[in-house]
Amino acid sequence: MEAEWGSQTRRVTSGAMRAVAEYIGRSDLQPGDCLPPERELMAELSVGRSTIREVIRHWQALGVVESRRGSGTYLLRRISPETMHLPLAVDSGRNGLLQMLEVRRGLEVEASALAAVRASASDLERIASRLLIMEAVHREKGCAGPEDLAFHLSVYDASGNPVFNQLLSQMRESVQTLFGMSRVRVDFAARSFPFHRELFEAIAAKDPDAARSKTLSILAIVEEDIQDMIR
Amino acid sequence: MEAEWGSQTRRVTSGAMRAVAEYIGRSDLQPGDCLPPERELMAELSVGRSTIREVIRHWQALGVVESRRGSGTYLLRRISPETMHLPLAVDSGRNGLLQMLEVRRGLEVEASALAAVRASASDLERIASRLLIMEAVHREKGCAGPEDLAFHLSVYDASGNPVFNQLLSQMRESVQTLFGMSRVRVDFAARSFPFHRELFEAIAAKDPDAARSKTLSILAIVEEDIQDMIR
DNA sequence: CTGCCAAAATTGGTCTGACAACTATGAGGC
DNA sequence: GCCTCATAGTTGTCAGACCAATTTTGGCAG
Repeated sequence: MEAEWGSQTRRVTSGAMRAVAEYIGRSDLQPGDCLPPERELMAELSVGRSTIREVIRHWQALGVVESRRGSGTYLLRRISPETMHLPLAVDSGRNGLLQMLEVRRGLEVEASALAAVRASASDLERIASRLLIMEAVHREKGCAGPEDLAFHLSVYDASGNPVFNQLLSQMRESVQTLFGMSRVRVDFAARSFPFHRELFEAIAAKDPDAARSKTLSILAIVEEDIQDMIR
Repeated sequence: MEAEWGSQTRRVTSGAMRAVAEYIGRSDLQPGDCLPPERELMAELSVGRSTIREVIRHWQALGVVESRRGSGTYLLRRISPETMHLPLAVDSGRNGLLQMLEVRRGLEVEASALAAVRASASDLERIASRLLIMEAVHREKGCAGPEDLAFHLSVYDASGNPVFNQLLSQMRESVQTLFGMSRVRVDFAARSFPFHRELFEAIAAKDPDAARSKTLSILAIVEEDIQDMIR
């Protein structure tokens, strides 16, 4: 009998969530665009404002929208009614950081392997160009944080699975905002630098096993340096 | 100037979120227990009920609590104020399922490798016992769904990183509820059966590379069968 | 016409009160 | 002891009001 949860419970909010998701999916809203104001949605869906607000809160918690007081509610990521959401809770602090690193390693290794299998010619071209930029900046300044990130992002994209990019980007963001690593050593992970070319070559050679192991090499150095940094 | 978001914006709700998280962290609430009613929290924190409700909606969206009309709001997972949340959006449908599988592969492989490095004697014992159960049931009935799950869960736990268990469990749940795979073939992934013992032996031998490759073997079969199933 | 500034309109944030829908509890009848 | 049912407690929803931040508008000075 417990399967009857849909009888009456939460039909308005649930319906409103669906309606808003459908609206987003049907409209031409792009990330960064503004949703209709709460009062308008309220009138259009014939529900109370608090219901609309709770729906927005829900999407907000899921990182789909962002509200700016006095301005409006803005779309951060496109969703459809069939989007599935997996909230992930990780402890903060040293343990949380180390746990995140291990999860990240699993994802990054798999993304590299998939990239090796699936990278198209244009993917390879993009990765190569970012590798060159990264190497140039590294030779010039001794480090290349943003360029390194750009390189890895292009690898994630080459995996053909957008979930990797989404997850890894969010993990990077969360780590950065939560642990405030603004002042990293200038030579952070510098030793991993030569492996990036090897990773690229493994991907270009369509060798997933080599891509896995090269990624592991890079991450081993990154993790060592992080361990040093947090002592 | 736009970066001044913390000036006054969202201080009540944000403070209430923090307060509720602190309350949960400080109290002895266990998953399944009931939170104080909204009116009580409202009075205790000196905020309006709508604010409390929006806070609860937030935690609800993140899968931390569940509300039952007429009954109360129940804790699903323990959190502390320092918990970090990573919402993840995955498309439904074929593509989403395949994308999830790839992410799962990355996580599962890494969890196995970590288990090989870190499994304690008691971890090994637990994995072994579940392996034996699984093998027994498999011989008897030809399949062993729940026992297989139990085996893998014990491997995740042996990784020493609870995030793997959390993520993989949630992914399994989501897949099951969203794609409704109630009627799987009775011999689903039966071919992966012999590899489980090999995976256990790799972990017992503390050989992370072997654990990686055995896990890949298991998942390759699972993925083949899923591909067959969704055609 | 251009540029600056104050007022007005817009929009999200919060509070309050009320009622509906549902659940859990316990008293009373059998 | 068991069942029924009234009652209190809890979440869900709506309505209206006001506050706070932002954006837009319109007027005024140059």
